[in-house]
Amino acid sequence: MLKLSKKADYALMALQYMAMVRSGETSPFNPNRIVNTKEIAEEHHIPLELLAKVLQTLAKFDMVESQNGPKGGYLLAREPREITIAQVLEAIEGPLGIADCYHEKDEHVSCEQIEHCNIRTPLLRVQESIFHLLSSMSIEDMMAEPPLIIVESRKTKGVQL
Amino acid sequence: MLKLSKKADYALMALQYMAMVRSGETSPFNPNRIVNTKEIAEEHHIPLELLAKVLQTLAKFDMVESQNGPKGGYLLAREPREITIAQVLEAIEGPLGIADCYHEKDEHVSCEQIEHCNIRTPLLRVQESIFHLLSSMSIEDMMAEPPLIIVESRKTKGVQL
DNA sequence: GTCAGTCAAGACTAAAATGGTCGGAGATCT
DNA sequence: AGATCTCCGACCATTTTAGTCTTGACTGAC
Repeated sequence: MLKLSKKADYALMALQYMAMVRSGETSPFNPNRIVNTKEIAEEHHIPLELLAKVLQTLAKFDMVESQNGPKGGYLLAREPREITIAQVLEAIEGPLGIADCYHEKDEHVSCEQIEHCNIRTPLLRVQESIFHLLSSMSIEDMMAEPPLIIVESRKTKGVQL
Repeated sequence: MLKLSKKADYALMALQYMAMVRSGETSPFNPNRIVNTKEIAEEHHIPLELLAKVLQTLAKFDMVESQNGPKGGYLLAREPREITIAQVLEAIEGPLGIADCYHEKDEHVSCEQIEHCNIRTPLLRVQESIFHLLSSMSIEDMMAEPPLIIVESRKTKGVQL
């Protein structure tokens, strides 16, 4: 429940990676270098073609800029600070809302329950809180995190260092 | 995105309704009366059989008590205040987490990306916030809400009164 | 100009989650 | 005991998601 889709995961990973590269964190002598789909896919062990589709979507939403040809690839289109998690999720998965009835395009498909729906108002508050939370975090907030190492000793479960 | 499943919706509606009935809000002379699946389904215009399954699950998680036979039905098993939204969602949809890797049962199915996963820690913070939010709201908080009426005038979209 | 490497776009398949259905087991009342 | 009303749990259909494959267009280097 509440689980992010794989595509959303991949989008966040890719953006975070591009932000790190851009900052010079990964290759100090070459900030702002362009990265291509293959590099990101291999780095994170995710299927190339799927990631490609995700990056395409991000490009369509002006979060990254694409460059064709050899030595081509993608580049962040904005400051990491200006790309919120909420924006990314909406780009990948469409408008986010806890229930459909909060963002109906056409008014005629409204759910049958609506007039007896007793949970609409309280859930709306929940949704607003979550949306606010996701809007307050950006790609920048995902950088410079100490990587979480998992120690796989014999029979202990993953231990967080 | 972040959308609740129908089953989760139905569960919350049913619990809220049962809480209202129990409080005497709907039938002042008969608080604590037992309600059956059919009544809830008709009241909210939701498919009977599906709701039945949802209530079944809630019974398994000790949120409602079931009673068989004629005049049977369901009853809240706890105070509305003691049933949090988080508990309901977890009962219906399994443990909630933004990504799978936060609640692995067996350590061997861990995702391939884990050792290069750069978004794990920040997302964990997001997840904790959401979980806290959902844990802080109970069925009681969903009662006594002024129902949200939708006015369907000719060409205006739904207007909130 | 050719060629290799890159993004763009779509159709297609496979697998999983979700929504919805059915026949039967248990309890109550007459 | 029988009829009836209820919950229970296995079952099927549909939708969504994840992933693959193919084709095409653009760019830069040789």
